[in-house]
Amino acid sequence: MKAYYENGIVRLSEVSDFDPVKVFECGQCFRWNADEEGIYTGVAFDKVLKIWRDGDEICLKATYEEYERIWRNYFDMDTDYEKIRRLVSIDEYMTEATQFGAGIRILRQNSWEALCSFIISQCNNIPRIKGIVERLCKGYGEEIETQDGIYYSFPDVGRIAATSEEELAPVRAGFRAGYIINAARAIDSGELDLDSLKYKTDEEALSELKGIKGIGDKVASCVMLFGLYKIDAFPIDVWMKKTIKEHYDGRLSPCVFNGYAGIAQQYMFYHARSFVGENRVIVK
DNA sequence: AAACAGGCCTAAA
DNA sequence: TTTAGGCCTGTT
Repeated sequence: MKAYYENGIVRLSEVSDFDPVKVFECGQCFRWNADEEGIYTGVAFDKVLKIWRDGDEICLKATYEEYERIWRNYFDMDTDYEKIRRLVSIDEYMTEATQFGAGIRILRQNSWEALCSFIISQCNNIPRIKGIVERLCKGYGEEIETQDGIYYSFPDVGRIAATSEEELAPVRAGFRAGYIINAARAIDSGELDLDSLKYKTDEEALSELKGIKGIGDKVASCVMLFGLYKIDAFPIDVWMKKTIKEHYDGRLSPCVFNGYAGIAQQYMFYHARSFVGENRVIVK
């Protein structure tokens, strides 16, 4: 891959495995949206970015310094997904799923944002999850001014820890509001040190996360995979259950993916959600 | 109208 | 250890 800067745009050429549509629509994040021309705008780490595909190149509206400081890491540019696809293609089905999902990358998202977002995701659909997250950011995040309007950063833990369920009502998070505030307070008080979990084993991280009321197996696994870049974490939701039943007779040990179970899961999930029966469905 | 949605918690077998 | 019912809210 090569990266070069030109007229306010960082261009990545000769990139393998980077399809913005798949990266943003594969279910790992909730703050990226495309316009009519396929240009995605999103906010991460207090920065607004526009990103799109131009022929064989990926274009980021950012300075080269910002690319090096934030986006190179955020988009996991130093990981070889071609190699990982090969490693997790353990059978015919996985070969198909990885081919279909080629272009997916696991974003290295902020751990608190991931935790909060996946608490919100429980028993919810994507449009509504996105709506709740945006209202949360608008109500409690910091303004970020850009040429085409005002965006909002994801709120600090402390700001959410200091609010109440009543005050949070306009966000319309429903029964998840209590969980969000409770988690924020646990982190803010130091009871749960999210970033220290990066250096702990998957078992320890999982059990510490599950110690927080409102976080079960599925949300904890998502936090590990998407917020702590623990790429062996294996979230199982209804879609994954269905696929495992269909292709592995209901039983599948994550071990078969040799440390890459989380990424394997993402290919399976994306494939499962894109097809229902024989029919290709629109995923939005 | 009633069921359901990318879980979790609690109570009860 | 597994299972049922309830939970906010919005959409079909």
